[in-house]
Amino acid sequence: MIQPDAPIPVYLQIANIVAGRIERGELLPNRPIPSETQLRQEFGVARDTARHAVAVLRERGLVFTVPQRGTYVAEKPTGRSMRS
Amino acid sequence: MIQPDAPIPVYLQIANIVAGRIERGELLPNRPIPSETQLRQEFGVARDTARHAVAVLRERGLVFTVPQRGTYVAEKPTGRSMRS
DNA sequence: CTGTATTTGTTCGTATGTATT
DNA sequence: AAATACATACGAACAAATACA
Repeated sequence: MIQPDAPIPVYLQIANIVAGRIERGELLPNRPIPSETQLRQEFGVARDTARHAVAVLRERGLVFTVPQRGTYVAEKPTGRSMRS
Repeated sequence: MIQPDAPIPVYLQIANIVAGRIERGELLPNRPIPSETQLRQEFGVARDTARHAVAVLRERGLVFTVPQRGTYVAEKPTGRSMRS
């Protein structure tokens, strides 16, 4: 699933995979996404890389993190004002 | 006793020290090894490092952990069937 | 029965060092 | 030099189960 030697960095690959799960509704709003440890185990990467992936999702506004609690799926940006 | 800047990681140094105590019979089967807190105090390390050391001992089959109870010295692998 | 302390389990935050590309 | 990735190590917070006074 993950291509270590890839043209696109591992942390981005993971971020995209998780983003896909969110978009498909496999991960629901205000529900936790896999912890850093779980991401490490699932994708066989270092914590650093898992964290980086989560950071990307946060920057995209897809998730929010509660320190010492976990990272959760953000509420969907309500469809308002798509055009100007 | 512990060499922080060492060629061999602190968690391994601690694991080896405790392993030595087990092998020398200073820690007996089905008796608890020092708790994470005690390891932290004795070696002046973070809980993370103490836990990592215990995890190594567990992987080596030297100890087993009972959640919310402690970690105990494993029974010696009975000497039977050493040869074929 | 009721707290309090102990112990392991789990989470995220942060920093450093190393190696590779 | 910069980005990526891994390993190590410390910190902080909370949960849950157990043990005990």
